[in-house]
Amino acid sequence: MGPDSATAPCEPRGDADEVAARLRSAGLSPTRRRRQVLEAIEHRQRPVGAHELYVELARRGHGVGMSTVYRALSALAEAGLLHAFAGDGETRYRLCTAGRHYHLVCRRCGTVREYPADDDGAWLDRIAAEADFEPDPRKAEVQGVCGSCLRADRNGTDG
Amino acid sequence: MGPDSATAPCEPRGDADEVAARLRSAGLSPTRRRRQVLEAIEHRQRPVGAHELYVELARRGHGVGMSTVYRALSALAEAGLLHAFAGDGETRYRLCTAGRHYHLVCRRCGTVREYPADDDGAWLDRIAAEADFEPDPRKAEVQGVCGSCLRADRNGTDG
DNA sequence: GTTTTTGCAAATGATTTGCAGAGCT
DNA sequence: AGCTCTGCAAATCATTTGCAAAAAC
Repeated sequence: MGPDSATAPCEPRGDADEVAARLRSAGLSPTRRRRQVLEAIEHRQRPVGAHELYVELARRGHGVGMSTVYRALSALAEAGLLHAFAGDGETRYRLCTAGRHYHLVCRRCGTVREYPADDDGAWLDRIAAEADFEPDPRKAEVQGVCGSCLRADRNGTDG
Repeated sequence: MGPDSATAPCEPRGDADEVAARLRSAGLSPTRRRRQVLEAIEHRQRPVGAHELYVELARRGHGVGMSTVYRALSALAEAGLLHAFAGDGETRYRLCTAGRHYHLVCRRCGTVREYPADDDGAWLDRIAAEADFEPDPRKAEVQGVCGSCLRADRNGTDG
């Protein structure tokens, strides 16, 4: 099918099995493309768009079609393995871990950090109580500027 | 220009002046189209997309072009009068008031409520301190289910 | 009268879809 | 064999842009 399919029927080296297992427990069949997408995305700090990921996969020698990239990203996001960030015209995706957390998005460098939802006196629970609203911890985004960018700004301004 | 332009050079009745003033203080010239857009959007509970707004304006007898709607929405959002919600393929806009607040988005009915950012023990400030991150209160979104929808669900399930 | 805004139509860009072939069970 | 996944090309949908007429200051 793709240029890399000649390598082996499937490449079971490294933590490929772990990735496959993760797909399975999310309720998805661990197809080669989905594994490649998840492997390509999982160590990134900032959300990746479909086209950028397509290029990255090509660079890795995986000849994945554009529509397959879109389909894989949607499937992974719907299964809860990725979080989708809309804005700037395209949707970008980032790994989303299991625990209760929300997302700190740096508008300067684009990095997204997961912040544990309970390290702050259960803020989300207070919303539930005080605002008559049941928040979904993993669907909360806070935009701002991360510490590194703040300090970079200051240095740029001062000196 | 439009079918309504024959009515009067400008329609200074009601709180049209107030809307114009709001545009001015946001740094925008209060053109007829911008006023019409702001008037059409400001009492809505849930964010409105460009096309929906276009239809609404047509219904009100304002023959506004599609690109003007887009331009007006972008201008108002950039000026801070509206908040833009991306997702589901299109960008939707909602009035955004002056105070420190974040947005509670009901995934069931789509309603967005502004929640004062200080009613919760300055949660955002704690993030700033604990997470090395400078949050922008007005760019924070929490998704979840609002009280009305929760109760509607329960009623639907029980009886 | 000059500058800004608007409308239209065409262009762009992201994403989806139809469909036939490939891959896995 | 049967069902899902994939790739390609075409279709779709939201949004942007070029440009000339219209409106505002």
